[in-house]
Amino acid sequence: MPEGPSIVILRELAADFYGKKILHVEGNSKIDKTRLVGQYIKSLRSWGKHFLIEFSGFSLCIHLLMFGSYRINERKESPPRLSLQCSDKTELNFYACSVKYIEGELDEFYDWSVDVMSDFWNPAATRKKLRALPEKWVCDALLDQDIFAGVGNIIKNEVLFRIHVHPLSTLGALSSPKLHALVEQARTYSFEFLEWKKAFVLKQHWLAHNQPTCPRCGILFIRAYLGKTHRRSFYCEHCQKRYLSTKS
DNA sequence: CGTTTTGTTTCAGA
DNA sequence: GTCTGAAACAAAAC
Repeated sequence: MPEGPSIVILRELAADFYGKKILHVEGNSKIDKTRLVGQYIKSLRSWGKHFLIEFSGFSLCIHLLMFGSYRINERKESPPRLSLQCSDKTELNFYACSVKYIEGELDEFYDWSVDVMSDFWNPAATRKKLRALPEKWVCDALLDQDIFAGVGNIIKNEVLFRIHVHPLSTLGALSSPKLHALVEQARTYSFEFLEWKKAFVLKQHWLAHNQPTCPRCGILFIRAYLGKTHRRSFYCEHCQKRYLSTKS
């Protein structure tokens, strides 16, 4: 479930827990669970792939990693990492995820302008960060959570295909319009991902990710583990141009 | 049924 | 210090 739009769906599904009191806590997480008992949920938020449950003076940060899952008012067979049980038999259950406390105010801890799904997302600041890293590969930049919080491997592959850019292009070699398109599509595609995911039609809209051939020219996609991140990339050698700076 | 992977942290070693 | 790569985690889809 893990890219940013999927966490937005979780946040929306869990919105009813706003204001609820935690009555009982279970789970195999090593965090201090007694601390949560009696606390009221002040807000349910997200930043990139982080799902945040805010209490008075501290918050829970839940990251589903690669294989994490959740159930709301239902349980899986496997033991929960964390189960937050409220009144009227409502509960939030999380499995195979990372659970941490964040001390203090979330607004102090997070820069919301980095989150591609946020109302406070800031494309100009994003472009400025990209311009400061001319040697960075574009495939790594998209996966960098300090630049594009919430973007994951699927969004990476789809955005690069849409803007016709090879994953091993360097940021410094991209023209201003290409850099604009990169930043703009990171957000636009993420919101389309959100709508398609909600409608259970996400996979059928993939043009590059997990696809055998380029829908634009018909040749086989190259499939390789690229960048410092060594994440799976699908790209078309014909349609996606590799931009490299001329000085090297 | 074995392989693969929507992700991140940690740690050893250079 | 700082960078890199591998391991660890863990589960369902294909």
